[in-house]
Amino acid sequence: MDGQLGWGTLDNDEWRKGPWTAQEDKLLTEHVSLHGDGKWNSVSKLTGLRRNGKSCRLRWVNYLRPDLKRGNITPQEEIIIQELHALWGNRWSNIARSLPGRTDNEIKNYWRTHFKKSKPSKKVEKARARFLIRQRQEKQGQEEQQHLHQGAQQQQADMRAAMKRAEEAALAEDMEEMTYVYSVSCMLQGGGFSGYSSDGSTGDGSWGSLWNLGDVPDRPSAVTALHGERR
DNA sequence: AACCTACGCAACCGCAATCTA
DNA sequence: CTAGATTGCGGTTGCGTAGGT
Repeated sequence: MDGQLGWGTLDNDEWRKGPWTAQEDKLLTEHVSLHGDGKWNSVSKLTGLRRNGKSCRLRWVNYLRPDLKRGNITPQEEIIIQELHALWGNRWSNIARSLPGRTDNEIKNYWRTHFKKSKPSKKVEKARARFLIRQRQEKQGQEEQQHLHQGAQQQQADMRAAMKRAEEAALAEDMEEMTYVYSVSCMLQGGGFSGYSSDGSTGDGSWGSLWNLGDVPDRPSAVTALHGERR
């Protein structure tokens, strides 16, 4: 990777490379708290940190950011990763935007270690199967707890309303993108997810249920996730 | 106990997109 | 408008470590 440079050394431009020290982390964190993120190339000038802008940005985004979620990828997050990867392919930054607290690097690494070996068709089928199993389990749980069921219905209604608002905003913003989103939505409602709404749990077959899986944090809407900027 | 292998993670690189003078 | 600088993204690599033999 670094050729003969190895880790923790200086390259020809006198930039430090390799693992970050606690001291460097502290300098970068202080810099960002004072000046905000961005302007990464000015970090070395202002802090004396011998790291180039790219290295600083990467360290902040992937490790130092305060809103990062530590710990293992949850089964819910795993499902979302699989579904979104089936839709978008290796658009890691897009997928990461749909998983608050997770970085594109983290998701990329997770994908490589967990799913890379399986064939695409199999992995999508697997994701669907798990999703449907979970749907069924959730429905059973809801039948046992009627009051919770009502709450979930309300939540889904809220989600649909939020999605509608987001759709309208997105439409005004970017018609082309919305066409794409709509086609994806149709795909999922139709052949793509044959059992998606078969039990009536999501009457409109929307993305709402996907974001309703337990501890998945609130999202503005699934459309927001789908509407992530494309390069 | 020593060695091997696979996995998880952090960090680098090259390239493309975007910004700015 | 354009060229150079900066930022962001995806692919890849290397290290540390846990688990198996």
